[in-house]
Amino acid sequence: SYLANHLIDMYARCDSLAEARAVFDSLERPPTPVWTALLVAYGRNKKLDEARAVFDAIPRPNLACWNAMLSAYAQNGRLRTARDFFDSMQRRNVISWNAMVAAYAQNGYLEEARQTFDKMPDPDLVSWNTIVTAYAKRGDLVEARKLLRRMPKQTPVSQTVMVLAYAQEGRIDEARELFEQTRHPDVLCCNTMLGAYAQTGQHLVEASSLFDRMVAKDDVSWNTMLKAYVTCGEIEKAEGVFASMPRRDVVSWTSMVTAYGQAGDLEAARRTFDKMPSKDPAAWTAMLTAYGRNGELEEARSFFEDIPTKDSVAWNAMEAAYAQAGDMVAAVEIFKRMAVKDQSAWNTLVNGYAQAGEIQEAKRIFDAMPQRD
RNA sequence: GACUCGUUGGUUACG
Repeated sequence: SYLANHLIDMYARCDSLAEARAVFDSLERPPTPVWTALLVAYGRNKKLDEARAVFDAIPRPNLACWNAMLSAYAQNGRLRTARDFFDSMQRRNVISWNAMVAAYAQNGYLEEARQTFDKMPDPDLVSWNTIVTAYAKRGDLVEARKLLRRMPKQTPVSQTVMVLAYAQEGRIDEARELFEQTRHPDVLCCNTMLGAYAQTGQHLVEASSLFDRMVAKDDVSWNTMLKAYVTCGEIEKAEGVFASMPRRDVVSWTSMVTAYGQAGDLEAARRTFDKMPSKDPAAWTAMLTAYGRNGELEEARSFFEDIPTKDSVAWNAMEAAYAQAGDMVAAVEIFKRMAVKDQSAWNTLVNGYAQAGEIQEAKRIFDAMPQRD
């Protein structure tokens, strides 16, 4: 029970839901926190129905269970259900409110997030962090700063979020300034600054110097440094980091596949892909794109068909591979087969026709788009 | 001990 929580949590992070379930099933009368941990595990792994089934099976669900279910809905894009669920709650605490604010923000409803924040009873620092994050992620730095000034006190989260916000706007100097004003930046904040340096290639020296100065490094730090070299096409440096990392996870491996693909070394990319201990849709898609960008459309297609679970990004990548090769017939065929046609899928078509010189067709698609931007 | 906020990899566009 006590360590069952940790086990379930660990397994959930490793996508080992079956093992999490096994731990759970080994308990004859699981305490409520263990039920909640399992619910969260399902929710984080996109198993919403299972999460709900767990919730319904909890003998005496407390507020934490309700909050967990609320977040599970929100994190799986079920905003409406989340809101109805929130409204149906007999009791709410600050965590429920924070979860609802985050639910709106993460699903793109900034105004509703703000309204909820403004009317919640007793916002705590997490509430403030949540609303600042919402504005920062949208790129509204002015409002983010305004809210930041009204916060009772700064937190590691708010500091990190602001560094990230400036970085995402390409304002690296200001990001650095904020970062340097931070008294004792934690690993996440350092990683964020590292990522800011990594995103362009203009700041490789600063990236590696920060990386070397970091006293605490986690997997994300290493992966971010790796990515910095990959972005700059510094294959040898990337290989050096990859070889010396304490731990290589699926993110590290995928970065290397991308690196080789960008360098035009399909053999190395494929060798790396084949050696990956575990593969997720992102890894498959990276390899698929490597084939496509190097003109191997047939290989890309048969590889695509082999992907065990194709998410929407994988579909988009196959479509884009054809579109970029000028084969709009094949691109459209993929597009038509898509279960979900997101913005990227539409953009790829419009852009593909435009690049092929078929302007009128591009415009026709553009006008048919559900939401234009 | 469980529930809410921040960092890294794959697709398009944006930059």
